[in-house]
Amino acid sequence: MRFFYGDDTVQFSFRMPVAVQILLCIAKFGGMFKTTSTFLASSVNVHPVIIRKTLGQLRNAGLVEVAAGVGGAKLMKKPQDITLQDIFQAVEDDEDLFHIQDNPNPRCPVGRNIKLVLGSRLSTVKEHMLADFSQITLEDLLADVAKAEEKQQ
Amino acid sequence: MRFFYGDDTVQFSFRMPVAVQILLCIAKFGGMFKTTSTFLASSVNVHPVIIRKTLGQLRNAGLVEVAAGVGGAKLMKKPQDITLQDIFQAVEDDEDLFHIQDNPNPRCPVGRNIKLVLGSRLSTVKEHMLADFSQITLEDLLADVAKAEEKQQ
DNA sequence: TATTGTTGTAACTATTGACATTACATCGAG
DNA sequence: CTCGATGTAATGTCAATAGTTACAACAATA
Repeated sequence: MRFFYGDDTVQFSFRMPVAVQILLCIAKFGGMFKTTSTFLASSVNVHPVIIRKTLGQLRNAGLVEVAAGVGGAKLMKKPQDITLQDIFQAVEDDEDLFHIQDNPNPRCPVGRNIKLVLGSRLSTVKEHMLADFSQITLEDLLADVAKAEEKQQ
Repeated sequence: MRFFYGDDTVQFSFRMPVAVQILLCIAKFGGMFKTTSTFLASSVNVHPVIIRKTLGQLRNAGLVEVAAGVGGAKLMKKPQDITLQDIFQAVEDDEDLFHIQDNPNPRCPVGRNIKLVLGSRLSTVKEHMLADFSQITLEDLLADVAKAEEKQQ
């Protein structure tokens, strides 16, 4: 039994940013280099095994293809056809956004219904968030990166 | 250094549902009972100390008043004037919704800019979420609970 | 004023989960 | 068959969570 209370905020979706960076690197460097887990790990600055695991999730979602023996990953869709929603759902278990206490007092009218009432409201909020995600494509992010690069020269 | 990768989803905002339940109980039972931390704890089914801590955050945000010696909490605003956004911001540190890796490779064009690019996109999504929250009031939730109660009789 | 029940916090512990790393079987091209 | 790469399991470390105990401060009231 857990109640998830504490002094620090716990954020959700810790893997999505890593997955985004992986996909951006494949899109940007796929032609120039062999995008192995070691190569990708050096951009994200994490252990290659973490890249492989995330890459496995992206592969299961049909976003990338990974060459088993020879190494290297490539996109299975065009950057404009990969959205943040695709990536989010690839790496996040599809659970509720918020964790509502599991065993409130069933004899309390509030406790008895909190999960139903709040859960329904919050799932609407989550749907909106996913809709936002679906409007952002990998191509958009590639363009953002290119624009940021220009300014740095 | 943490990279937040793993097999389970980590959700954010674990305290908000508890805070919501506390406020609902105060609103609903404030007239009938003395809403002490022990009373509230029996609805949420957590340790009274957890209630007191959350109650302290709600008090700091000006949402409730807690009687120090005598015990019991009461709302400082009308239920229609308390939104989920108020509650969210009372109990959550105002950090980014997503945790983007802290030290990507600065020599990689993607790594160098991922935080800027993705962070800006995601903060927009968070703003939308907060806007959603601001449309949901404690009164709405009280009505939802009352409606759920009816069906149970 | 002493009692009583409550709040506000500060410890402290147990436990969970995240992340890094190692290890190794498997794979595919040369 | 060799070599470099992937896939995945196992393990260790560490931070954060949640629960609990403890106790001082507080306000009503007997």
